Amino acid sequence: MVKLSTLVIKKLMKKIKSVATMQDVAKKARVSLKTVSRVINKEPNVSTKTIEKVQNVIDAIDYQPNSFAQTLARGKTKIIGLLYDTPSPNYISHIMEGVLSQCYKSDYEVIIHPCRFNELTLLRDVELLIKRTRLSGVITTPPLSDIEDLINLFKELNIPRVLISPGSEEVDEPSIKTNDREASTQMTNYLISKGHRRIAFIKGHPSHLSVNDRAKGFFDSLNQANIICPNELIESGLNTYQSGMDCAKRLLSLKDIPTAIFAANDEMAAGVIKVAYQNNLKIPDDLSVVGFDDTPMTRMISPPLSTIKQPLGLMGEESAKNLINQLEGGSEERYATMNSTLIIRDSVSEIAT
Amino acid sequence: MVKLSTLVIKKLMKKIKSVATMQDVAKKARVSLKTVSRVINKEPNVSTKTIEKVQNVIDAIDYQPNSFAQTLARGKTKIIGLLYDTPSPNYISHIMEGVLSQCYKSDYEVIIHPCRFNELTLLRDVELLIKRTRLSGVITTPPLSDIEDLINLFKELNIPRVLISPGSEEVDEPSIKTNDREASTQMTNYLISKGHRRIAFIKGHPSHLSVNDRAKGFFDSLNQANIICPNELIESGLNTYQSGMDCAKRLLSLKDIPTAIFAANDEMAAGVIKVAYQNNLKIPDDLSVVGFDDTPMTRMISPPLSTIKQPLGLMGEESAKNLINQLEGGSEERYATMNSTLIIRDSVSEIAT
DNA sequence: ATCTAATAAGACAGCGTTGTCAAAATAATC
DNA sequence: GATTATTTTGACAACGCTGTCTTATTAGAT
Repeated sequence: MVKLSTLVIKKLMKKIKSVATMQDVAKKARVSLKTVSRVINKEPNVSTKTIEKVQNVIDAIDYQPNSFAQTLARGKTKIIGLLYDTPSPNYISHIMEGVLSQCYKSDYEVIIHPCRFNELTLLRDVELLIKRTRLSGVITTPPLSDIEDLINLFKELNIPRVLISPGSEEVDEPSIKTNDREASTQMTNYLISKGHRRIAFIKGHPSHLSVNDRAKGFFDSLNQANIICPNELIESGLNTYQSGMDCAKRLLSLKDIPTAIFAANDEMAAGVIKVAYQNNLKIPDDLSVVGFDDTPMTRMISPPLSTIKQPLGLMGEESAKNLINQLEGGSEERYATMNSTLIIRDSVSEIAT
Repeated sequence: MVKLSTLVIKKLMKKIKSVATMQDVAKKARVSLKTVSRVINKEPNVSTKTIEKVQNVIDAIDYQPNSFAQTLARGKTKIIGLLYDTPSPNYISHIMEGVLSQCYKSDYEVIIHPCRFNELTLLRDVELLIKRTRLSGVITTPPLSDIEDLINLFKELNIPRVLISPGSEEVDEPSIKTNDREASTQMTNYLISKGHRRIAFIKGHPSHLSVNDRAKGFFDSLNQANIICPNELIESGLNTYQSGMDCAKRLLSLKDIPTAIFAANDEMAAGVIKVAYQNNLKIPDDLSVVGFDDTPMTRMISPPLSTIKQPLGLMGEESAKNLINQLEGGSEERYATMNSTLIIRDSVSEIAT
């Protein structure tokens, strides 16, 4: 007797507290559970009359399917992992926006996962992440997109993936690339068109393969124009402001300093400008400088920096689209290339040739 | 007969593909399901011998509990929502880092949710998010932390929450604050100590209440020092570079221009510097400028900008800690205040008084 | 050694969905 | 109008785990 009463109380409690369930919808609409499920999932073979009836009830009681029950029953998740490793806030936050907005539309959840470990623990860490959260797919950003062991892990776990800006040009993995190499060529062409012939280049971090494409584009342009670039004009930085300064110090202490410096990213370009000022060089009059990435800072330094802009938001969207497409068994579009564009500001001058 | 065989095949397929399940652990360890569950959840009343036995099997087959099944069975999620509305990438990504790392430790999942809608759809949007994903708690960043209707929604839905930097000083909600007001006072004191008396202030976006605390701190300092600040020296910007420029133009066209300008954020400060250069003023010699936020850009502009740094990562951690504490029914520590600190660089000069 | 109290382990029913298969209703065919 | 094909609906068993309650085991007290 006592038992019964507590049981009743419990059931009542639940009735009061809990959110609407499929059961509730089914009862109110006087159909079976399965029919409600069909309407929710837009499955075929339900009469329009029934659809309407059920939908009305759903709207009326503001029913939202319990995604955990769905996931459990379906045996697969609708979750995508976005993996990144200490990139700049600007980069990741714009990529993220794109991924989120796309996933939101397609009803996928996103788990953002910073990987900041040496490679050994990284692999185990990612494996655990995938197993624990049952990710159905992953998106990687540089430099993770270039870690072979990581890609192999994905293959082993048989998990769909999209790599953003992998370095190697012939990866056989679904990936989103940008035409950075071409854009670099264009930027270099632009410098040449302004009369520059002695142009220095500051490479990026050696482990960021995709950043190295930018150097290739630079050389493409010089080759086309039959300009020979002496080794002393090629520096190698670490993507940081400080390393940009270091490289600039070397370049600007050459006997014959360059008339223009192309840095593989904006931060290093900012470092160059800083050192140039320290050396009493006017920019762009005495030295032209261009960067890469179009970080917000480029508009705020003096002079505003000419640079190249990647369509980060779109890249995020595109990678999510690609991944979801894979997951839902859509047609195969493994690669996509997006256009980076030149942003011309005031850091380049025309010089007499 | 046919049925049986297909069934057998199915079971086999599953055996092959699927990840280890609690059932598997139980079988191998020769204990009941519930005992495994107890070990997983560190429930009491399990003999150390059994724990060891089970744990060994878990390790051996690399079993990971299915969080969806857990969630469904438990009736509550371990997911936290981080809501934000178009803040700067730096701000949100550092906050995010903190939240993620803390949640990772406590085995919570995080859903990052950008809210970029007018307020009407925002409310509905957040409500849907909460219902759909069954968030167990939310963290809000400015300016969301100040939207009363949003807070009320949380109350209605009875969902635990932590507000980061709410504007109003006497909110009766769990929140993480910074001593921005004091820090502003310190910064202003610093300017005064350098001999500045005619100091201008550029306020932030009017809907960012927390940014307005910075103005209060400014006035606190002036009051203490018995300095009267004429209205013409108080400008109101929109947190953007452009608006900083606009305000600076007005300030620098005054008959008697200020010797120092304190902008409520770095971007506006950068705008001030830009306009100062346009007006042929040297910084810091002819004009001192300070900002707020310590964005990376402050180190790259010329001269490096003195500013104030919020401990964003810690704030993220702290808010997650607070929220998880609420969720797990820990002791009540509703508020926390974190210290913002002065970062002195080269944008302020000493002047004769 | 015997009984009681505490502790450890297990049985079983959900949690809220979806997949599979079977049944009912409707439409199409002769 | 009877039969068959097709569409629409429903019953029921999973999915993998946890909560509740029961039973078995061990330790403690006499």
